[in-house]
Amino acid sequence: MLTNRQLQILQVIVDDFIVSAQPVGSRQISKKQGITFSPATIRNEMADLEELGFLEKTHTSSGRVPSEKGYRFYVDHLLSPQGINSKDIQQIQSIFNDRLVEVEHIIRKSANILSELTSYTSILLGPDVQRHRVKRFSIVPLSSDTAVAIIVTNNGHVENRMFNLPPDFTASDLEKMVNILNDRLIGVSLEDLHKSLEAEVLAVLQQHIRSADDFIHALVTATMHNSESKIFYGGKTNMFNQPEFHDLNKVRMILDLMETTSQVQSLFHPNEAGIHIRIGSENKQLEMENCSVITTTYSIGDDQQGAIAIIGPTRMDYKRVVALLDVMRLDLTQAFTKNRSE
Amino acid sequence: MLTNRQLQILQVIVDDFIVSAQPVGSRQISKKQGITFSPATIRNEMADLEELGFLEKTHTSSGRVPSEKGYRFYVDHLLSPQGINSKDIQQIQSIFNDRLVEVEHIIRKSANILSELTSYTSILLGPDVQRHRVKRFSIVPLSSDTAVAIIVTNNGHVENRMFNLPPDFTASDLEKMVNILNDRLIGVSLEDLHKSLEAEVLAVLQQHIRSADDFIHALVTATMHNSESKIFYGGKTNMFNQPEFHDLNKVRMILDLMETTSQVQSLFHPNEAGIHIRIGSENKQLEMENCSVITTTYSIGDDQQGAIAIIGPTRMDYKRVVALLDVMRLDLTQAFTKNRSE
DNA sequence: GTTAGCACTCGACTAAGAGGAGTGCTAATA
DNA sequence: TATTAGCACTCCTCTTAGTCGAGTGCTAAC
Repeated sequence: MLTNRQLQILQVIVDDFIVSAQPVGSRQISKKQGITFSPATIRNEMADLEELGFLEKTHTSSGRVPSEKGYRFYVDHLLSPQGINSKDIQQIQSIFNDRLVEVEHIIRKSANILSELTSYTSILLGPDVQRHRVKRFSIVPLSSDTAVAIIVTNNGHVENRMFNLPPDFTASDLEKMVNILNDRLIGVSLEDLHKSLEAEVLAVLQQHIRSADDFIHALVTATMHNSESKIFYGGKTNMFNQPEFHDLNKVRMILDLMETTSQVQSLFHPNEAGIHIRIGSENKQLEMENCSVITTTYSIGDDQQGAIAIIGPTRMDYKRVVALLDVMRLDLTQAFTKNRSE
Repeated sequence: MLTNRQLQILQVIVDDFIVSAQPVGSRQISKKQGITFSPATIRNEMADLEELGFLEKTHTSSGRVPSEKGYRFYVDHLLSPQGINSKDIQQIQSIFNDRLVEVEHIIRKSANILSELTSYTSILLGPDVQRHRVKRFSIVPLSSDTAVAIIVTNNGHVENRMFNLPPDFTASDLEKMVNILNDRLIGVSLEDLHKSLEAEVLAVLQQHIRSADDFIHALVTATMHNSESKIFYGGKTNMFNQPEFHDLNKVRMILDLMETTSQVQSLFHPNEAGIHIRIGSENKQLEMENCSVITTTYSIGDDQQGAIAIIGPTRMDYKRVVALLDVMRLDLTQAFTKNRSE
């Protein structure tokens, strides 16, 4: 158990290091407001805190730097909730000024503003398309052997995919087919779509249409992929500002990671509510060793979720980012639920 | 006019500098195959070439480096067409192995392979959607006051956009409307779409449907934007490999530039056939001072074009990139015209 | 016209030394 | 007993000086 004084010193060190990016020394700490004890005392306490694993030295005679464990403790116990600036709030509100109808635009703008306000990199996941429900199914033939299948979902999202038509497929076949698909599939969520296709629709189609097998097969493969939620980035190069990323290799690894959808997805917690913080190696990715990721989710309508992540150095301004994400999450949720009930 | 010997020396210097990234000295040149004269002679020639503006020194006693004018001369007069490796050809062919139907997938894969083969950054512009023609127009209502307009083009591209419905809009209005739109707009190119909407369709709609004005207005704004051709990137971080980009700021500027659609568009020559090379400051952008951009176009079907750009340092392997782009351009063109006539 | 020779330049690297911020330990103090 | 002043020590950072080597320009010889 840490003493009050130790808590106070740890807090000062983390707070100071977050803004200065320099190891913090005992003399420096002693000059801070609220510190009533001498550098020597502080040195003793720091030695203890280091032994306990909360602090580290960069070399024998350097000041102290928070360890991952130190950040973790700071985040868990020393993070007083902070109000945010009215100017910041105004800027966030500006996202919703434009009466944008489309979810995509709002999210894109949010990503940019978040990265501006934090000066870190933001990643926003759009609604989980998998959970949208089919509103309308249509097929538009392009030539004798290709067609586009189009699915419109209840939220106005449109999926489309080209596929090959079986050779002896007539226009009336197509019409029958579309009718059957619309009869059976409306209301089915995209994630259940190919299950439903195979389970319910296949049999019916086989009765009515020649070469339904081929067709369904083409359709199933077409609907199976390509339904990840879209990813929006803000301030991709913001990390160049941080002194810890003056190393080209680190930056490169992180930028490469952000190009890989699966890696980006794994930054997010699977749909848990609230704000989550992962510090340094708590991220499974090697590339993120020196990064912290703060994530949260927002709601779109009743049953859908999007997610937000902020990526910065472990020396991140946790207090501010948490506060901003909290506002952002609520505002987005509000905007999207209002939007739908209108 | 340059003497033969000067040409030969210039060529050797550029060729050498392209692979070594180090200033080239007279002794080094004298050891090259085909060089029969002494370092002293070479020094004299180099002094002349420098005076003529083809070479530069990094400091008083350094070897020589090609100037922009030097590269330009090299590209215009010394660039012997080069065949490419069968392994490279194989890799390019692999793009078309998968029987991919969708243009987008082929282009995405092409971007990746080009960046791999060149170790520079590639940018591919998809077909100019503006020139697609309307194949089918449909409107799917989502709620009492919102709907999605969907346009399928002759090439299987799907544009969609949400918009607000006027308050007193009935289902039969909608049906009439869709019929009229399909009657009048099929075959119209997307770039002419809002013109046609206003010129031909508006009057007809006003006769048949209440509040057509509002509706058309919503539709026009919906179709006007969002029809830029898609941009695909390959090897965004490849430039980190180049020694000239060990400067964080340069890299950052270029990466930022690549996030800005308008800036990226302006890298391309407006639809001129052939392969174009812009060296250093020949690019209008300040950010591209140290870069060269090689662009070309490929055809999709009969009347549509996509474009390819490779971005690298001015010290780019022009010979190789030009050869690769030439193959790529032809292969893509072939794949896309075959695809359509099938 | 070409080339060997030579003095000179300048970047890259290494070594040495000064300065400064910070530590740990010891002993004195409240 | 907890705190603090004092002090020797460590190690980073910055500067200076010196060496090395690749390269140049110029001059004179071939």
